[in-house]
Amino acid sequence: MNEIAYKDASTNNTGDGVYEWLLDRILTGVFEPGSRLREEEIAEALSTSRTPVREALRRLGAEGTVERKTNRSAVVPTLRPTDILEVYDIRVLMEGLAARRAAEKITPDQLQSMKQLCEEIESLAKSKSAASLAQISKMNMELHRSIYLAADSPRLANVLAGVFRIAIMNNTFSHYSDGEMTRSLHHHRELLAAFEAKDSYWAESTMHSHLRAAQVTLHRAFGDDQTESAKVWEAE
Amino acid sequence: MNEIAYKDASTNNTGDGVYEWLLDRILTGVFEPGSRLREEEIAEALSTSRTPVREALRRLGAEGTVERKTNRSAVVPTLRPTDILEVYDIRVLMEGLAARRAAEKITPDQLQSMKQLCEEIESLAKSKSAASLAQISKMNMELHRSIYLAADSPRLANVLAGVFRIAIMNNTFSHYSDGEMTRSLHHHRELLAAFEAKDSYWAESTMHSHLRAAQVTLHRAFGDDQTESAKVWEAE
DNA sequence: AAATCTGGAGATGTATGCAATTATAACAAG
DNA sequence: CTTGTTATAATTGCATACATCTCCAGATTT
Repeated sequence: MNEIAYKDASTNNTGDGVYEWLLDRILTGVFEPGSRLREEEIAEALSTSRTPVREALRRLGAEGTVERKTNRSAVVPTLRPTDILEVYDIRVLMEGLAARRAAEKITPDQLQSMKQLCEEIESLAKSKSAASLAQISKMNMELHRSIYLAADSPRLANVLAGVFRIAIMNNTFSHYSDGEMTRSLHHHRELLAAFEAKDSYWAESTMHSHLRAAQVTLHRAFGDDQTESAKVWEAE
Repeated sequence: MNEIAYKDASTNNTGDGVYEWLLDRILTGVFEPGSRLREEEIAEALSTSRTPVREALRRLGAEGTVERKTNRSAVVPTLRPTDILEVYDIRVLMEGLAARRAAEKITPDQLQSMKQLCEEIESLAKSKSAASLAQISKMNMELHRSIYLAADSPRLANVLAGVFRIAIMNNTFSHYSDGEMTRSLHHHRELLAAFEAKDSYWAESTMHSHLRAAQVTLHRAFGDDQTESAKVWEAE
């Protein structure tokens, strides 16, 4: 009763719908790292043919969201700790650039809606339930997304879209300590201050700090801590 | 007698071959900006079916190398001067990161072959024919490519591959003044020195200088100069 | 004469059948 | 018991036919 809801995307084509469907399943962990994505199986699940499924898989492959070798099934990639470092090295620079540009181009409306997002995140952070953590993650992604929309650079958005699509990134906040969480929230506020001052260098520096801190947290969670990283290594 | 040479790629599939074929034609300007890429026409030219052509076009679309709107032909995008600035803003940071990582990871063999490339470029630069300019561009791309291979970061390579695929980038050197050319060559040498010293910060800074200079040159050539930029604007 | 509607042609989107390749499992040899 | 080999099943790659959408031209109406 749920499967045939792959058309809710704003796009018209079946192929794009399948793409969104697969992407969502990969990012939310329904398809775990190491899973084989067989074309016919997916086609059947969505009651469509293999053609649009193939399209979607190739798109995901081109982005690096799935691994594809010729004549073999696509698989959800298994991330090693160094992969996380690597992705964050890129993300730091690209979102830093986005913040720099956003500081120059942001409109009052955009700034206002960012403020609102910040407030909602902060109020959610006070109640520390697991549900609110998931909600915080979602709104945090929304905030970052609005920043690189404000940067108004389609190519930058494209690069970030590729880098963002790392399964682990969703549950980031569940690994934050209290201190790290409050620092993260302060970074958000500082970013908005930099935007308001239209100070591109300030904005870029703050974003660098913000994401470097996140990188350290994630590396601690998935790199050094063996109990957690086991899941990441397993299916190699 | 030339068309059916689309299988020379190191890959096995027709689809990948079509991808390489299209990419080469776009980068070398055979398909000019604004060109419509009709599936059936391409399929016929390569005496294959539309299926692998569609694959290739979707891959190129996902990278941003071509523009695709639903139910319409893919087109080679027309670059505006701001697009060039935008691409170079990204390239500066990403290749800077590549240089940083390369400084940490480079092997003596890699450094040696880079030195050889540098020498060949320098000797070519002494004779200023148009043919040697093309050759210099090619070897320069080879040098940059070897740097981000040395960086040993598949995701970074993937991002750069997407950003590199800008038609204009091929003829960069034809817009260089003598002074800019010699500065560029000095940058190459300085990069190698930084690599040899394994100084990641030095390498990153030098790469930043190198590409910022290139950005200014290109912006002068395609941004301010109206006679040149006309071509770029035209087909909008 | 201008605007709108309609029909047809051109091009992409989807489905399906067949070919080619790879994985798997059974079996034989060491 | 392990390793190598072969046959068969499973799965992707490719081709073609059909469906659907978009755009443009020309007719019709105001």
